[in-house]
This record gives sequence, structure tokens and C-alpha cells, in this order.
Amino acid sequence: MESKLHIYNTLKRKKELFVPLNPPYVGMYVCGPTVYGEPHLGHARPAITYDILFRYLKYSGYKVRYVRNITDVGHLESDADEGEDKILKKARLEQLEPMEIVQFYTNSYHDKMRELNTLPPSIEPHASGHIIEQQEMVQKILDNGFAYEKNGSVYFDVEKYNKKFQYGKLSGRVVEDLQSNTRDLDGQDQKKNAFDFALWKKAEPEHIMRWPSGWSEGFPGWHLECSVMSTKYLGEKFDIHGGGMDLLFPHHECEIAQSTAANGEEAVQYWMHNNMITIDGQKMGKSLGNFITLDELFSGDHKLLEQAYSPMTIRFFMLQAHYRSTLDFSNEALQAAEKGLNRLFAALETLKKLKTSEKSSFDVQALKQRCFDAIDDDLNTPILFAHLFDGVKYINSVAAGTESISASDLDELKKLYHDFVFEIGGLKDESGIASGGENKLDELMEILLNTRLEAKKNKDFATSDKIRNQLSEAGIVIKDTKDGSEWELK
RNA sequence: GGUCACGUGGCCGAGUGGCUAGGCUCUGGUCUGCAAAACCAGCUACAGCGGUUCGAAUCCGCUCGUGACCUCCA
Repeated sequence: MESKLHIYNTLKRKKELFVPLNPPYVGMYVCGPTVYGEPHLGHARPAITYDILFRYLKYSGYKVRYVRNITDVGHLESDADEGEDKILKKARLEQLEPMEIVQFYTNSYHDKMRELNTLPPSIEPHASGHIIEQQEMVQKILDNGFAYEKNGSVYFDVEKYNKKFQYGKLSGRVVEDLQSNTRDLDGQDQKKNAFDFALWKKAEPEHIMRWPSGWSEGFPGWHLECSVMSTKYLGEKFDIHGGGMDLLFPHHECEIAQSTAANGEEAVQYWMHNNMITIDGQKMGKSLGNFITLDELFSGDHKLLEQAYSPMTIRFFMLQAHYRSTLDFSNEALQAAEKGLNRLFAALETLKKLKTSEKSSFDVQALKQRCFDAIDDDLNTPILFAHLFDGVKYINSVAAGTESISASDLDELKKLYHDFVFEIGGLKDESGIASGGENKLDELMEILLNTRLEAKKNKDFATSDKIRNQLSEAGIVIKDTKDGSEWELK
């Protein structure tokens, strides 16, 4: 299997040719959501980014195991000792069992991801289901001398680790700088250094989610779950680890430290980071309170939204920007995406009906090559779609009779669009444009359109317009072409 | 304060030493009974100031502005 895919490796700060450790197998791990709230637009970014990667790797013939976790424990509200667990806090507020919260928002996350047409991961492990494994890794790190216990809690010894390995290599941070720049937080007097992080926390009496251990009755530190579950399902060394840029430090840095401290060598070959969605130039985030949930986007029920936006509009909107760039939310941009997507789908319908000629007036092979070059260049989907829109122009021109296409090129072009739009791009036509199937609606429409055509021939425009207008009110748009009329659902 | 990004036309957003990005919008035209769609054409930008170069939006420096991370966040 020959891959031409290059991906930007955050660790090396450059694009590298992707070479799997054990082809044809590829292991990829992506940080999933902390299920304590409704999934928002920000969650869609990594989900779609790594979905494209997953789809493209599979398309290329790799056997991919895609692991995406659900964080349902151990995620502290703050790093301070009295910090509350996010899941727990919400549970207390709503008088529900913590696992009830977890289940509710996990379900919601799954629903929204399905609507965005992201493929489910191969394995979706929960942190709470891997407490034993997490304890084992804590013990391993303790045994290797890179952690210490204090009052029932276990902390990672960053300073000691940094003497043998390099802490901060992913984020470009230097331990000495961290020392002077880490903010003062309450309750960290137990730690040797402010930048040490918790592997195991002793639970305060009011803490509901707790598990017994040799150190204390408590719960695991947040960073631990990803190291543990990636190792368990992908091995001590695996290919790709993805996540949002905001997780780069400290989360991913700590993951590297934990895995290296436990296993003696680094686990991840390629680190990938998607950028943030912004709103008015500011990061959209839970803590900033400026987020829009996917539910609100799909329904249009939010004060900032001028209309509802379909899941595919959201998906296409994201694909029109590169995953490593920030993407600014606005109604205008989303509406532009919606129209552009409609134009693309309309061209795909046109593509089905094109008439072939002896020769093509356009180089379909070159277009195909440009598409592959784009996706191989660190998943450059905006360029990919720019090329696909060049093809749209060509398709429409063939339909208009100003360009021509050969039968073999037509087959090639159909496959090209099928592969890149649906299979790799993960878009689906939800507009209800008739897909050529023979059903009652098609028959009905044919009768109506023929009646209208007759009226037009007889110059009875009152009748023809009446049919068009009433259909339009019913959500069916008529387009007159040289060879008759076409229709589509709006 | 430290570290790192970024600043592109009306909007979104690629590119990164010489060759049209693309989408949306707008204007004019073709087609059409009229529309819609489509096609053709136009509007042609790279924060500012210096420098390197035959040539810079692209490299270097400075200035201004914005953002991310440094605390939980996709």
C-alpha cells in the first residue's frame, strides 16, 4: 500500500509523509468529549476532521482502528485539591445519578454525530470502565520512579521525568519557564512542584464517584485515561493521536509523559491538532458561555441564529476551511456554505443525465489528480472542494452544450464525485432531490410537468405559472431546461 | 508577564518567491413567454513601514492589531 498522505505532525512542527507502523493496520486515537453538557459547534470540528481522516485512510485500503474515548470521570473542575469533578457537579445540581448524566449526554453526542454523518469509532471506551487499568498504570509509573504519593494522592514528578526525558517537547514549553509562570492555585501545597499533575486523587467525603485503591479511596486524574485506553486498545506504540489544539497543553503533554514514564518510550508517531471554532473572533467554549449547541444549530433556536442550519451545511462549512485554521462562525458564512453545497448537489444530479460525445473538452484525469493531491496535502479539504467546484462548472457547461465529455470520462467523473463527496467527504444529499428512483412522486410530477409543458406550448402562461407557483409554495422548485422541466425539493 | 499563532478583496476562506484559488454576495450580458437555474464577463485583495531579490501577499526586521495556551475546555 502506497500512501502519499502527508500530515502535519505537531511534534515535529512540519508535514510528514504518513507511514504506518504496521501496515495495512493503522491505529488512531482521538480525544472525545467530556459528557457533562450538550455537544456544541466546537465538538463538531474534531469529529469531522478525524472522520475525514478515518474515511480517507479506509478508502486508501488501510485497516483502521479508530478509538475515541468518552470522559465520564476524573475531569476536574480545577486543578486545586477541592476541585469538583465536572460530572459530579452537574449531578448534584440536577439531583441525578452521575451515570445518568453521563448516559444522557453520551446519547445526545451520538445522535448529533450521526446527524453530522461521522462514522462511529471502532472502539469508544469510557474512562469509568478502565479504573483498574488506570490504577495499574499509576503503579507502573510509581515503580519506575516518576511519581510520588502524598496523603493518599499520587502525583507525577515532572522535574524528575524531565531529567531523563523531555517534558514539554510537544507544546514547546520548558520546565524552568513553567516553574516561574505557573499560576498560584489553592491547595497545591501537597505537590512538590506546581506543574506536577495528579495521577490519582483522594476523594473528599462528599465526592460520590470513588473507587478503592492502595493509596486511597479516590478517582483517577484526567490525563491518565487517554494514556491508558490508547495503550490498551492500540498498543504501547501507535500511529496517530488527534485532538483539539486547546488540549495540546497540558493534556497531551501529560499523556506523553505518562506513557513514556510507564513504558520507557513514546507511544505516538503523529500528533494532530485541529484548530478552534471562533465566534466574533473568540474561541467558542463552554467556559466562555458563547457556544451554540448542535441542537440549536439544527433547529435555529438561538438568539444568534437567523435560521436553522442542516447538519450537512455544518459539515460542509467546516470542510471549506482547513482543520488547522480557526474558523469563524457567522450566519453569513453558514448561508454561503448552504448555497454552495446546494449548487454542488444540483451539479451531481446534472451529472447523472449528461450526454456523452466522442471527446472530452476537459481533462478529467488532471482534475482527479488535483483532488488527490489536495487531500494528500494534510487533508486540504478547502482546496479539494475548490477543484470539485471547477468540475461543477464543467458539468454544468456540458449540460449547457458548451463543453463535451466522453463516455469513459463521464464514468470516471461520476466515480470521482461519488468518492470525494460522499465516501471521503462524508456528505449526503438530504435535500430530497429525486434520486432517479421510480416512485409515485416521480410519476405524479411527470403528469404535472407534462400538463404545464402543454400549457406553455399553447401559450397558456396563466396555467403554466399557476402550476409552478403552487408547486413552489409546496416546496417544489421547477427549472426549465432545453429538454423539458426538472424539479427538486427545497 | 511567558510561549506560540495569525492579520488576504463586500463576507467566508485557500495559497506561500514569478503562473485565475474556490464558495457566497454584487453589477452587466446570453438563454427564457416570464422566472429560476446555468453559462459568459466585470469588481482583482494580501495590516503598516523598511529591507533582501531581476521579481514578495509569500523571505527578514520593526510597528500596530487580534487570538490561543500558560486553569477545565474540541
